[in-house]
Amino acid sequence: MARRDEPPATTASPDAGAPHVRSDPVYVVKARLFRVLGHPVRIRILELLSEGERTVGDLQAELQVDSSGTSQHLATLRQQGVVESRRAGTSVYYRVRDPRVSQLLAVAKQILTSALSESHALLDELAEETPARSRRR
Amino acid sequence: MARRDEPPATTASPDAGAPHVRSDPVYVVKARLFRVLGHPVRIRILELLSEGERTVGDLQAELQVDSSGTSQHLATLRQQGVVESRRAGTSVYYRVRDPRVSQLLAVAKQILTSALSESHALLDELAEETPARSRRR
DNA sequence: TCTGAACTTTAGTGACTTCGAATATTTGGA
DNA sequence: TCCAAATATTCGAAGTCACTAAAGTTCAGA
Repeated sequence: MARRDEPPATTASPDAGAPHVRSDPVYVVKARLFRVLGHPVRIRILELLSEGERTVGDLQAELQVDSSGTSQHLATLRQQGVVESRRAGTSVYYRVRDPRVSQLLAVAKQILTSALSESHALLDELAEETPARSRRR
Repeated sequence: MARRDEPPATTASPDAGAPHVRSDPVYVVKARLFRVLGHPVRIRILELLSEGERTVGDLQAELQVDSSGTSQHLATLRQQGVVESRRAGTSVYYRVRDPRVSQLLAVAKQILTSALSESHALLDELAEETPARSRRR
């Protein structure tokens, strides 16, 4: 392949808190955002953070994921600018940067919910039509 | 790794038009949806389809992607139940299954837009504070 | 200053994706 | 029936991603 060809291109701070956006076509940036959301653990992290700030340790405990894994997923979210952190003593608090991220999760849920109920309805319909026997009369 | 460990588990039709959902935790299904959206070409396909039905050939031409690639991405979207198709002669028309998908794209755009303007504002601020010389007196 | 706690980063290794090319399939018409 | 057009599917190479394990950092308190 030759995916994600990033020419020596534009400048970018190592990670100044600003999202990793630089000058790529919009659809590439959008895809990057979605891709970052495309992992179960990161979805759960965002759901938890939607309720409020949490430390890495808190997340770690709730997710049942070890320190390393938690940090790595947080780093991925951070690099894309989805979450941001603040240090307090030895612990680090994370929070969602843009509340609309929760909206994204909510819409996804709606989509999946209705898809699910549709296939459910389909199943019921099939059961109605092909009951093999035991059909009311 | 050991990603996506799917035990011989639940039944699933080869691809009965119903989204690939089976019995997985919600966050896994959600992640799957986002992951499918996590590719530039698929984002563009969805943007085009948001405007209305299109044949594979139409998409192919607008995306500048060859037949094979277009089909593969469409297949990915189809498997997840994001789009559905209808055949008319030798060509196949695709359409978005749930209009809320467009909403997903719109929210993503908003998030990215404001993130971008934030970092823009930050840059301006820096330019204000560190003009080296030429600062208005 | 030394320690421990809380995190982060790095490195190695499979698993999964994507791509391009080649090979099917399906359908309408000659 | 045979062909051509429009799509799909398959396959192998090249990449990317995520997981585990093993170091690093940073900070507070003894």
